[in-house]
Amino acid sequence: MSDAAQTQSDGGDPPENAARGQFPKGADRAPRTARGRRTLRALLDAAAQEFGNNGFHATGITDITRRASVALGSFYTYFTSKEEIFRALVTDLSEQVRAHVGPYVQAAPDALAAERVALESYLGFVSEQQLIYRIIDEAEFVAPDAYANHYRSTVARIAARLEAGAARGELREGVGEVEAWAIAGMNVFLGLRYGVWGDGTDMADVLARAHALVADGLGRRDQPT
Amino acid sequence: MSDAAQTQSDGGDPPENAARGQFPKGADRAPRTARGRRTLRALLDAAAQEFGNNGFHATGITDITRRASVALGSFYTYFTSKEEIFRALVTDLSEQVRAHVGPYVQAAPDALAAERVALESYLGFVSEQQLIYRIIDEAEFVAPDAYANHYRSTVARIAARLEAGAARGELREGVGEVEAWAIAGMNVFLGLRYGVWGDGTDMADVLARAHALVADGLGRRDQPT
Amino acid sequence: MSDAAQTQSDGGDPPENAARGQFPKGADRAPRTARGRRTLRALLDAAAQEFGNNGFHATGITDITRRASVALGSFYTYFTSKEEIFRALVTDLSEQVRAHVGPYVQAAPDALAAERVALESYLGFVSEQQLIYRIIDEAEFVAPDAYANHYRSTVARIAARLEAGAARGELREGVGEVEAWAIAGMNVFLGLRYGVWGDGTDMADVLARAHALVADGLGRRDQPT
Amino acid sequence: MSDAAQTQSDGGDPPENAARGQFPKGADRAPRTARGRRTLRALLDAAAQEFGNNGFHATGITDITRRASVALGSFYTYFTSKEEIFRALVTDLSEQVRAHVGPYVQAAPDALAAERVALESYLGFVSEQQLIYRIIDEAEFVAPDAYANHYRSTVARIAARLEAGAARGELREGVGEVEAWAIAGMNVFLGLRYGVWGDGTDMADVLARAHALVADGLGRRDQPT
DNA sequence: AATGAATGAGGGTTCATTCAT
DNA sequence: TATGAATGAACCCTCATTCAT
Repeated sequence: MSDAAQTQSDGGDPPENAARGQFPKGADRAPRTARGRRTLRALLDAAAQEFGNNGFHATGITDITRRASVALGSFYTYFTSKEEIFRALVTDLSEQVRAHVGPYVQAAPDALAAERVALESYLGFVSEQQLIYRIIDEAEFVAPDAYANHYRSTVARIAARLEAGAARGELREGVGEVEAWAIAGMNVFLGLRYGVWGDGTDMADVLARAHALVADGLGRRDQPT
Repeated sequence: MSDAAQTQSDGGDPPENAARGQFPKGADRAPRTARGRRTLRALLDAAAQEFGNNGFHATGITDITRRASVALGSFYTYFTSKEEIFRALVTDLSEQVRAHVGPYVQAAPDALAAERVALESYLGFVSEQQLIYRIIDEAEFVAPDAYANHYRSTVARIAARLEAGAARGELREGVGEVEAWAIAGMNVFLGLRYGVWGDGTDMADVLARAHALVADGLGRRDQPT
Repeated sequence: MSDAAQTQSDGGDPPENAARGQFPKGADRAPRTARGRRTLRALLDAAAQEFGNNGFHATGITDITRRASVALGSFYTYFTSKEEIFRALVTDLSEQVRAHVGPYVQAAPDALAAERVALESYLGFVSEQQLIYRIIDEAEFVAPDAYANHYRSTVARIAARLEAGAARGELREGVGEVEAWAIAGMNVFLGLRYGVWGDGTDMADVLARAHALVADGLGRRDQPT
Repeated sequence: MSDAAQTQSDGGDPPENAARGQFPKGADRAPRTARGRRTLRALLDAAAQEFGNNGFHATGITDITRRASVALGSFYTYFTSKEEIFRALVTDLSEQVRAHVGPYVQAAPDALAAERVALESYLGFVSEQQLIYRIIDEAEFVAPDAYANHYRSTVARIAARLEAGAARGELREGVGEVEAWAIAGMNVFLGLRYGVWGDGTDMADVLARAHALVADGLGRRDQPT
């Protein structure tokens, strides 16, 4: 997350969005008609709103179907359980984050710049999509595996960037997974505090300070620890 | 939490533990007899186990009372609802973390050492008390205010340390709240990844790498950004 | 009720009985399918039996659904609470009484005959439908507003009859609401004593005596007070 | 009730009020110390307030003991159950009504005057003691036998008066129990409507009209039916 | 595919009553 | 007698899921 978003399938979406086509585990559930696809999409969007605003447990299937203007029974045409749609949503949102941040990172001139824009675009995304932050976070308790997948893949991307940067001599040698988890944590907490909880704090200042920490640490520049 | 870093004070809690005396919001609910205090303690301990292992929603009041060897009705002698005991628990655990951190941090020779020892003790704490990590984290969805309180006060303590360190010339000038949130996030994520999720990773290595990041950043030491 | 006097209209309620269509306050709860209508009816009938026999508090939702051969959850498809179905029942029964009274009273040749026939049919009604008497009476404590509505409208009808009778010169001038409440009270108490509590007392005698009181008072006829 | 109040044990109250000494069925429960008597009285008074204001089911034992400033456990020193104190209360209140109305009736010059003052004093009593009305009425559902006793004895007193009045030639011959029930019902309903529910209606007018009905009926005086 | 009534296990909470102190 | 903690059966209501149409 922190790293926020990149990679993944966004390149060549098969008909009707591949990301969305994945969930219904029993592949057979993929809607075959245009109407079906519209219903599926309506359900996912409604679920995002409801889960995001009220949380998994406070959200009932009927809340979702009502918002989607779909009959209750139709829900089970697309998902086998409440947990399944939640999981599908997490996967979907995880991908959205990646798709949002990816381009910025790839356009960065060097490794440090990449981390800076990753944080910058993540903060922007979270500020706009607070519901998404909440949904992914709640996954820790509702769909632990989806939660772990999200962070593991996110961190993997950060680690790959760090390693590549080190290889190019842009970063100190040896950086890798541990540093990636640390950075992810920083970004996520800053996103929660300044993006979700907000308050007037100047985002540019947050970004500058956070990046200074990542780039140079806390020590005095003139006398590195 | 980041601040975090420490151990669990539960070892030798004196029977009257001040922290524990706080919960029952309706002051009048404070047990007046020794027997009542024992029951209250039993309920809190049982709740920590159940909530930690199974989560708030999967835990029933009966699970708590059964583990505490107390009658179902007795639960309501001390708490007015499942949410209330959860909230009491979060407050209690948050205090446990804080009460344990102090000594380590205060004994540190300088600001950077303080952050190092804070992370170190936190990682140890989380590894031992995985249930506590989960309970506090779930508070984001069950008792958002208690969750916010926990992190806000934790970060406030970190920020104070950083500012004091900067004042003493041990850290670069200007560090404060933003850096504190970043560090808290880093610590929490490392705690989740290496403390809770575990896997054989050498904790000393994690600590060393994380601390290097905090101290010096990612940049090459010979050519600070 | 006093007005009361009548029989029970339940004999040949047309399937769609207007009175029954009113209850589910949340208009949207009105059943949309025939099956739904059957279930709603079954619940109301079962509730009348249970509330009538055991009273509001001793009756559980499960008692109602069991008697109606309906699943517990289905109850909440039609009513939001035990109190709501009770209220619906009172409204329904109140209407049954009213709907039955009309014919007898309207067919009466004059005002005094109307009051006689009203009492007569009410006593018969109560004797047959003791459960209804009890349900309406218990409403004083369960749904005070429904109780007040019932008696206020019942008395209003009696008062209208008395005033019309006085206007036609059949009754002494000035009679109105106060007399109507008095008559309602008489009828209800006689219904309780001789209709509900019963005992072999000759109903014709009760009717004759009560009517004599209403018509001429207690004084000696040859020397009116 | 209507007749409202008369006769009964009020004559020679043994120490500490006989009426109150009756309830604890297991005679052994009669308090032996002054302190015990004070507690018993406090419980009864508190119960009257609570039952009257909130009804039997909505009132908890703790509501009563709290208001009486007595420990929960002490309740069971005086009463074996919630129902028992309710029953004791009804008996007590029934006697209070009788004691209030009795003197007025006995001072009346003749039979019709007696009924007039009975209604008058009853209306006054009910207006002042609305809680009592409610408690006695709820007895129909909580303690049916106590309810029946109250009305049966009340009506018996009315009937006795009527028969005596007829014997003295003050009332038409043959009046008795049926007329007594009718009068009781009338009085109770007028008490509910104008005493409990109130509204500005002039009580003197209510009394005059009701009495005219009892004395002469509805018919025109110049042409008795 | 869609619809919405039906299902029933599950769970939080209440409260009259008991009992140890 | 008084106290108040302890007990646990009872009950209302929710809601995910199934099914007949």
